[in-house]
Amino acid sequence: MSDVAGRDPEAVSRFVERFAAQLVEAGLARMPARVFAALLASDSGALTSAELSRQLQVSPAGVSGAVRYLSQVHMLSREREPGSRRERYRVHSDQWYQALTNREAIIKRWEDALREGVASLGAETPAGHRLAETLAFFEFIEKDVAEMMERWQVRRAELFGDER
Amino acid sequence: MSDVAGRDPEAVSRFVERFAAQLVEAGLARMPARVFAALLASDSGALTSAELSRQLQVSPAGVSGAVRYLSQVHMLSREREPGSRRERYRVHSDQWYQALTNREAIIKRWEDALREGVASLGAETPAGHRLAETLAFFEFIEKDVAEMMERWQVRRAELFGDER
DNA sequence: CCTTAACTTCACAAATTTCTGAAAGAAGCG
DNA sequence: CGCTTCTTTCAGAAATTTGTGAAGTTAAGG
Repeated sequence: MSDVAGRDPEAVSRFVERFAAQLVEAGLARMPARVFAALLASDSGALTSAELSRQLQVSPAGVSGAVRYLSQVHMLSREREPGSRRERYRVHSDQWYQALTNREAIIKRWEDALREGVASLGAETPAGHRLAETLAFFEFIEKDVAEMMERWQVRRAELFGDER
Repeated sequence: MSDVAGRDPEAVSRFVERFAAQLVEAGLARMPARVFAALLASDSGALTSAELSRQLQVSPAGVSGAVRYLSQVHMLSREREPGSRRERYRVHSDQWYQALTNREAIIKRWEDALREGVASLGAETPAGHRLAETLAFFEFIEKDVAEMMERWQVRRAELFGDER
């Protein structure tokens, strides 16, 4: 036990469900959204499968699936507690900001599809032009987002001190 | 007729389905994704309900639903052809770049949920700190994305000339 | 006004997704 | 090694989402 003591479980749950609902609206599946929100709202920033299962009223199987997905998209990392078969799932702020903006893999595939479209519809056609411009937009975004994240690191240090 | 003549419908369809698949993966519903992709790939940048229905092999009802959604999230605009009950649906590049980045409404609601979380979990708790930092991140993003779009306008003019 | 073309709404069938319980699979510990 | 604890996998039930046909609405054009 670690996290729950001394906190109002009602308040936690209210936040978790509300924030998860927003994530769902943005396209994340429900269970991963709830798991992620629960981690964000935990004091330690890490919870075990059992804790998640109890807090969210969900079967261990459900947690397992959600966690698998979230770690695939780098929104959490798994850690093994030394000398125990319990696993903890943790959010690293850095990591998840990256994941959020770092749609890099996705953007890359969009770009591929667009390049192919330009080629097959003809670069000189009106549609080809539109696709080419969209492609240029993505290429621009890709670069600029990376720079934005660097600016954020600076800003964060300003706001919260350099408590890396 | 306008768009299809002289183009390889196969090639168009291939692009539409591939690009739509990427949009789906990013969280858009299937039908809106296909409609949107078809518009992007059209020479005129605008299609009627009937054209979409035929090209995508989908009932008018399906098109109607997709179009309603897309116009709600500002990814297309509707225009009435003067003196006809036909309606055309159009992508404006500007508009859709905005829509893509302008998750503004979404971000705002995230921020609301986070602010509430900070308040109810306590700004001095570890969880409260984490939420506060996440909130700061979103506030930063929100501002910086707006600036990024301005930079894109400049870049676009460079690349394509000022063919507003 | 009446007809007809174009789009929308709605109830429902079909397909898909989500979550569970049960069983199997790892890994610490004696 | 075997026991125990924790996690994962998997088949299927339940819930949700998606797209359709049919009926309804709106507005142009006679």
